[in-house]
Amino acid sequence: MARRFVLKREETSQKAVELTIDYSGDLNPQQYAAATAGSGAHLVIAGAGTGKTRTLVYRVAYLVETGVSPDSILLLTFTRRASAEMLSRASVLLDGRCSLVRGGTFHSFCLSVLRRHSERIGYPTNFTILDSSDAADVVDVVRTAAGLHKGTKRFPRKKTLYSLFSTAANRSLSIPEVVESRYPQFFDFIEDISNLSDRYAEYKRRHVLMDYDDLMCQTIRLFDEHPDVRNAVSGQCRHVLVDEYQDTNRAQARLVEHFCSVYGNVTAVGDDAQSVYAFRGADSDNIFEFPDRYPDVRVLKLEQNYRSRQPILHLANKIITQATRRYDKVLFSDEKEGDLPALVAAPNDQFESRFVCQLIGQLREESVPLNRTAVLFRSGFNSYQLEIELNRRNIPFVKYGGVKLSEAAHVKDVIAHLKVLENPRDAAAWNRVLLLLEGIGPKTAQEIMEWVVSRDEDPFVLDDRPFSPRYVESLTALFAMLRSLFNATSSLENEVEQVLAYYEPILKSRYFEDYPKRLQDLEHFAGLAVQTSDRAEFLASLALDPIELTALEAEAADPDEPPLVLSTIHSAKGLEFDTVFIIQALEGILPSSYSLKDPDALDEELRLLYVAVTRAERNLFISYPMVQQRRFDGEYFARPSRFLEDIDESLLEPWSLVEEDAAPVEKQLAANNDRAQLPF
DNA sequence: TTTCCCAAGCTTTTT
DNA sequence: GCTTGGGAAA
Repeated sequence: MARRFVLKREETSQKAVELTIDYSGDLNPQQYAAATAGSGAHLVIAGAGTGKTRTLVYRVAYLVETGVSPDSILLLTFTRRASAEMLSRASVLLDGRCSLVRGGTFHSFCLSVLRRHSERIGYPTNFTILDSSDAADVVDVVRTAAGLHKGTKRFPRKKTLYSLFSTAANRSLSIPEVVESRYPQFFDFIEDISNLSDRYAEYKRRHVLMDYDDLMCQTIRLFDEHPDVRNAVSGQCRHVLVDEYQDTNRAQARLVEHFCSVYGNVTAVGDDAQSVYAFRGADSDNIFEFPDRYPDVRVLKLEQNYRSRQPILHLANKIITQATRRYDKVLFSDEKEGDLPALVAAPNDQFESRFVCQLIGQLREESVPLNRTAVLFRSGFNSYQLEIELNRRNIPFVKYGGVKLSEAAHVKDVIAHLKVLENPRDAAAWNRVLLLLEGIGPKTAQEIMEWVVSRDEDPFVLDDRPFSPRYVESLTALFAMLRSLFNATSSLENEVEQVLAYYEPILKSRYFEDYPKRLQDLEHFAGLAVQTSDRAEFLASLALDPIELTALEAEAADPDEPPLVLSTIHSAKGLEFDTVFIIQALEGILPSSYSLKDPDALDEELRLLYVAVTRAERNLFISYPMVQQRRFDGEYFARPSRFLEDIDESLLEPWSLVEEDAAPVEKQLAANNDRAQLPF
């Protein structure tokens, strides 16, 4: 076989170009080195708050300024929010040119690749995307069809099955491997589960559907099977920049290799101490194996923290020493001064909420804008009590990691109609649409759908098949509506309006108790449609970038005062705030009770606390209720998180809460005199 | 076959 | 508290 010798591209000299940004003045030497590094592979190890984002932003600007065409730069981030923020910062630095840089999540970039090339792997390009609950529903349909749902022993539920499949996809493992390692209780079902996985894949293919994992796995398959496509895509990726590399999984690492296969210019940025997505298949070994994958890699480090004051860093450093794995990273700061972080023991969660609200009020008076303050917590429901209190005091807030608009049942119903128009073979959407009709159950829905999918001609024509009179009238109305939209070339806005007009009576009869509230959501939804013109794009962004319900409410409330941020710690990754509250720092919550048995999972919970702590610039308050309400068996005494138990008071100052006036003298005395006290 | 009702089981983090 | 699954009536 003939041998190919690859000639490296010579970096053209940029000496002649006049740079408009003072890189060495704006950045410290380590940041400067990373931002202005030349071609090849680079791994930037950056501790929390060391200006990782800033460095990436400057790197983008630098590349553009030195002549790299902006649309040949690919910036992969963890959320769309992060990528939008970085690109807007880069655009501020360097006029508008950076807005042409291609940025987004792995999922969204893969989507754009597949929309152009999916026919090569047998997928029409109008495929629709299943979110995780859609996917679980599809699994359920397949499972029922296969007759696996009944048997002597309990077969796994649809959500469990889907997450099992997802684990396999994200970790590049086979179904039996996943069952053996993570779901040993289903060992007896290995055959059936593998079988089901195949059927699920086949069903998706037949009905032109992709779930989240398919977006990545099918792209990999496309590249593996069609090197010409890979080269074409990779040939447009002159530089690939990857943020939060510690949270990538096997499939994503593979994708990065593909993307930079032509030019070999890749910059990965990450911090192994901040890896918090192992539950989703993230493999922090990716960082350590990076030098093996890219032998000529240059490893750069960012160590100086610019974000937090020294007392906060002392605490963060102390927390991370409790990990079973060693992280040899000590953050330091120039900002020596600052208050000690506080550990606030509240009698119960109402006191905790009052405490948080009162301090937020004080900060607001000290003219710290509300959106520079964040309340962080482990899980979405941890903030319910606080949300009540905030509403009572009219403090506007957005909650990230809460209920998404597109997850509400009634919104999903409307979306399903649009999906049917976009992809008439989308069985999941048809199923949803048909089940809304009186007199149609799973069986009939299945029949009608099979019939629609089997025909190649105009999918929205009802012929003279003998439909049962029980539902023929509503079915005719549905098809008439779909057909008129399918044939007309109306705007998306108009389309959504028509679907809503059709759906409103259904909404009324299904949810008559709280139908006005739901109608309001649908109006929000219609408002979103105005901003997009392309239906496929609109549907994709609903799936890949779901809108938080509270975001719309806060926006509506007062456009002048940006709202307070409530967020799960996961969703706060990469963000920073003047003041951070970490609430519900309880054993069983942070660390989560699910993690207690597994040392690796426990370590991840610890890193989660580390991430939360290092979001703070100036003030940090960690609080927990001493008594917790449980659903049925009443109250019980709660223990603070084990991660905080052994921390010295010189690093984390204990506070207790005292009622103003009303507090009896004994209570005052009972509180430890040495402890700081905050009167209400 | 659909729909309604009741009991049982689970309950995190995200694209 | 909410979803899911099973059973029985219409």
